[in-house]
Amino acid sequence: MSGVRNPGLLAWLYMMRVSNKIHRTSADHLEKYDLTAAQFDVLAHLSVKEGISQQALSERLLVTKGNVCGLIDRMESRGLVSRCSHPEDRRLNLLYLTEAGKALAARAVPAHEEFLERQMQHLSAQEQRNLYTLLRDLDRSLD
Amino acid sequence: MSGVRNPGLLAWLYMMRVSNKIHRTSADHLEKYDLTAAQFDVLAHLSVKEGISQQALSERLLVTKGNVCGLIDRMESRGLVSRCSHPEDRRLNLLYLTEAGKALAARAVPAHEEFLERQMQHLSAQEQRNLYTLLRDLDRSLD
DNA sequence: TATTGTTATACTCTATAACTATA
DNA sequence: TATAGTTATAGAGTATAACAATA
Repeated sequence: MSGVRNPGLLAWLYMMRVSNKIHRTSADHLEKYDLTAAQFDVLAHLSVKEGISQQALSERLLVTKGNVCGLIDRMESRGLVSRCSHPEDRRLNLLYLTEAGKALAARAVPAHEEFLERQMQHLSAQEQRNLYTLLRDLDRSLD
Repeated sequence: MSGVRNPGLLAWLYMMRVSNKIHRTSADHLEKYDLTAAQFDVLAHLSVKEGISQQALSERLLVTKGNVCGLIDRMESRGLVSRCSHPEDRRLNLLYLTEAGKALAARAVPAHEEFLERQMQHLSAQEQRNLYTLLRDLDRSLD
């Protein structure tokens, strides 16, 4: 009576299905702002905390510094992000949003966060909290 | 006292973190079998149900038929999968595992499923069941 | 006409590894 | 020596759209 035998595997399979589905609809939604999911993540991170290094950003985004370099290249060439040498350690590039980047973030970040919350609102508020708690605990244990 | 205000958004962010982390370790694990995650999914699907069309597989994997075509090209050239024309509707390619494909599936699928279950076993059995139920319900509501 | 699969194109993301500049 | 960033390379996945064969 305790349910299925391999709930972990099933949880993983459904996690893949849900994240794939939301990824696709997210990509459609972000097209309005001419952003990819990875670029949105950069914008969302920098709008919370500017002035971090590329290395620090790569650790937050869980990708390599080489990828961040290319990502920032594309966003810098579009005038959304700027690199500034750290005054005391010139190996570091500190990342800032330009005015255009801030303006885009002000439009795109709240709108896309609302979009994401709408996807999750098929679950009740209590279910969303339970899901959040389970995934947060799982995330912490995966380090 | 009901907890955070935007549990849906937080649940989504942690779902991304967890699935990214497990994806990366999965990719490492699948290297033993010289498989990518997408190729593993094909193998796992066909080892449960052979003889489906490329179109049907693309719907199960949630990708376009063009992608399935390239994916099957690579797996066919490695001798893992074969295409057979449907006898009554020659537009359809029915997909089958070759003997080599079956042998690889017999090794890789159980091993990788165990690997995935180990990742989830940081949660208790009851938590895994809760997580599975929440994600299954969310998946169904996203159609 | 509609459907299945193929092909061509293009872009993003990803990893790896060698390289430069700086500390 | 060690660290941050850059560059080059390679590969996978994705989408789109035009095309051929078949129904």
